[in-house]
Amino acid sequence: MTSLPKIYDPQEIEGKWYQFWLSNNYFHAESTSDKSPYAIVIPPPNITGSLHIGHALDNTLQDCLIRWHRMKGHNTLWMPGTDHAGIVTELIMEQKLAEEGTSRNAIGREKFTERMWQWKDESAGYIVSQLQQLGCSCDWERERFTLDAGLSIAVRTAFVKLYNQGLIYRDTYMVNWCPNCHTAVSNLEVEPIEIDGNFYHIHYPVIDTDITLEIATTRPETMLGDTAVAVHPDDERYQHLIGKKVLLPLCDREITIIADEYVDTEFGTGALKVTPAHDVNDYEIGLRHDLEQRNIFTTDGHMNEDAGERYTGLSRWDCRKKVVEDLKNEGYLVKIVPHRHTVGHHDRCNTIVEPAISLQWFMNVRPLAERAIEATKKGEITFIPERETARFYHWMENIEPWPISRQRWWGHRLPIWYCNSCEEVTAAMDTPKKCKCGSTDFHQEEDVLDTWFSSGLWPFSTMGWPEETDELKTFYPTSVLVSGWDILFFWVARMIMLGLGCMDEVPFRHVYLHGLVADEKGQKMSKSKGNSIDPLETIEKYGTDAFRFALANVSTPIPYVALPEAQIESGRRFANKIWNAARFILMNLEKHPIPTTDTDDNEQVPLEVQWIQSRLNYTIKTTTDALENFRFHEVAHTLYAFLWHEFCDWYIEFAKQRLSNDEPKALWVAVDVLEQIMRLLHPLMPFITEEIWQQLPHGSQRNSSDEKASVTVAPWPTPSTENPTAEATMETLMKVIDNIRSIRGELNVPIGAAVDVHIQSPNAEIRERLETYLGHYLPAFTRVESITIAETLPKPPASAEAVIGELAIYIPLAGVIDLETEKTRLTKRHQQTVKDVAAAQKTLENPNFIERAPENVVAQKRDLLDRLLIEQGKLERSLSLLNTS
RNA sequence: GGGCGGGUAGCUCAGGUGGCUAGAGCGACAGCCUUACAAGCUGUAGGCCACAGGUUCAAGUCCUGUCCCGCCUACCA
Repeated sequence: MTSLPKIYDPQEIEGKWYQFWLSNNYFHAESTSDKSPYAIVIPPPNITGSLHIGHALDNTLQDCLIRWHRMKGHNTLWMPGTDHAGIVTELIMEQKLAEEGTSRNAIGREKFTERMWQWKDESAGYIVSQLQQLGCSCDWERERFTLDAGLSIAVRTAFVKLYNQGLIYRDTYMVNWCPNCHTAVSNLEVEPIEIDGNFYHIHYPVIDTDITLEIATTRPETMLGDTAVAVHPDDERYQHLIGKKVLLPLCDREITIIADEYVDTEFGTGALKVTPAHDVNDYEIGLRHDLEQRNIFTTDGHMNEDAGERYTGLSRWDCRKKVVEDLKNEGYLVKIVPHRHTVGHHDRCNTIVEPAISLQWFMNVRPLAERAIEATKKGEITFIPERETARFYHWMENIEPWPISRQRWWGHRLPIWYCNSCEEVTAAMDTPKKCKCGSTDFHQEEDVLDTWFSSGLWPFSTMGWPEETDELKTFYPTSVLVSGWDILFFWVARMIMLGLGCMDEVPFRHVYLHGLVADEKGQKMSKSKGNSIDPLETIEKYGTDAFRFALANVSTPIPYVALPEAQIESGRRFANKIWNAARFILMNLEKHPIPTTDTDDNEQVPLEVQWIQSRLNYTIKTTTDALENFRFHEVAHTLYAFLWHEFCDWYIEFAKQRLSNDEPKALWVAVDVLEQIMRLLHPLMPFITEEIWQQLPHGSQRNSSDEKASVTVAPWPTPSTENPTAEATMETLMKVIDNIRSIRGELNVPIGAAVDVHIQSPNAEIRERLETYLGHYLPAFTRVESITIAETLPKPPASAEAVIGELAIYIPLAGVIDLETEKTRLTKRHQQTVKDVAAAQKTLENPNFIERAPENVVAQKRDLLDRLLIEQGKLERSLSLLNTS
């Protein structure tokens, strides 16, 4: 007897098989191959620590696609790696340093970078081990890191190329400044968050008059940097004041009242204080009117000397308090009105960003964005789900210059050199030898590039670009990119633009954007909310396959998918079900081994075998189709339903009966079907399928030795023809069995009691089928004493009845049957039938329906009505019999 | 302010191009340790498909409007 444990224990086998796959090199892709290529580059996880639930989903789906294509015989590459993730990683390191009582400035750039590399080495290894626990079949020999030497060359090459094309330039402009991180950030990195603030109404006295101009602001402290007040040129209230000056309270400065169309007369007081150095709109107004840009902040969000002596050194928030207090004391404050408004926060540290004028490096992405739009319109890239295409276009069409320099240390330093003797700026791969002016003295730009710049090159930098490598020739453009929709702009869009800019070709053919994992309340899971599921804990508790199955199972194409714990439990139960189906088959196989020589195949193939093979074909077709369309939930659902509710619930029960009749062929068919299911399930549940695959017999005539070695490299099943006749016949048989069970259940027939079954049917073919098979099948499902099948049959006294079209089932239950219960049961059935009849009649009585609906639809409806009418008549007769007895 | 997604069983969700009597998982209730599985088996209950119109022979599905929920975007101080 095989000593398979009754309960599937994932811990026992997962590590073993992963090592087995690695040692057989199954995950390795060839640089050149006759096979058609299939490639995915992993969205490189940040080296900030552990994988979260989003990674688990993202990588499960990728692995699913990768394993599927590997089985389809493609030269399959899953390129793994990690991202240096500039600002976040630095922030965490700074925290560590603070705990050690030091800081990045104290230890200096060189030491700091050293520490970062140390951390990277530990962290990347940890991430790899987690991906491996998830079962990810990446080509680990090719693992990359965005700061690798090779990728650094790619970054410099791309930068220099784009610089020489004039797309990268240096400029002074207003950017989002994070006073906490001391760096400029792009618009995407700024999260607008609604906060409860105030509208501060302030009097600005108009010079040489006794009137005052009332302005309203949410940021009173910025008045210290005001260099004008603006009103709308058509605003009758203020027209006469245009050109006059006001005295800026607290500052002892005079500023001019200007007219600008930007001002909204309806909003606030219709008079707008203008702070060109600290507000984007004011900046634009300032340029139009040639206003002074008066900077009053330090880079860390404090007030500088230009804010005035009494405020210098205060934080932004302390200064606001003091300004308001002073305004009040000096009689300038009119009122404070609560006002809810959105304020930009840096998404990495949650600090309120400060619009600031700053000298930065920018990339003019518009030309590349236009190419990206064009390429997408031509169908070179498709987005799944399709709605993402619109989001993509909208963003691309309204794209703004991308500030790419960051005042940080961890990342790619811009390959820009400044001559120390003249003004010359050079972009080059390395330090220039000699400047135009003859000097050999240069210094490199201190800033590093936005992390997303190097991530944007990922699909080709990982394959050795700018070298013309075999990998690039074979795998670029890659097949699909899998990611969450939340980084469509951050990353996906930039990869497309940079791919076009550097490779002249899009980086991937399909973009599959899956949903984000949410809890039961629809809240996105995140560590900070405390509602996240830890992948490793989950794997430990439920097993990887159960977890992966659950993730796929909830992956419907909606923006937020809920992953209740019950789903993962369901996955575990499913794994256990698979395990036990295999266990049953393997245990019985010891008693009935598959003969080495082919047995005589002339005999008739039993109905249940025709049926399960037909259903298997349907399953293969549906699963393949679902995978082709990235419908992972359908993959999961299809396989679950087939294995559990067709194979286990019915076929194995049939097979048990066959076995007890000493007909082992049914078991051997079960082996074949199970083997096919293992293939179909493998992309989703790699471990359990491998474990079972290894235990299943693979007779010499069944598979080649390669395929036998591992399900990882077994061919993906191809569907043959379906068998609708067998399916229809089996359906009738199953209905008969269901109805018998239902009668027994509803009338509380004791489990042990064997019953006589009388079946009456005018259809000779059905009778023949029932006679052939029911005797075989029925005992597998219920205790039965005798089966009588006839064309006409009187209803036995005190019997329960079920009606399936023109077929009737009677079960005599004298002594057991409670007439009232039976009456209730039949009445309920009758009522339902009457309702259905009425609905069908209504449709058929409509002449337009007969006229305009397709023939087959009309025919179907007629059949339905006929069947229902027969059932109704039978039920009515039985009910009247019950009433008179 | 614009745009997108969602509202179907107690809960989480399926229901490509309209057409079998609207489904699944979980949960609930009742009964079973039937020698693969109690992480199991069997049976039962539970739905005005958000609301109001419209198109159509036919609407959960398409159109219009309304109401909720969520999200993405936007320079109203």
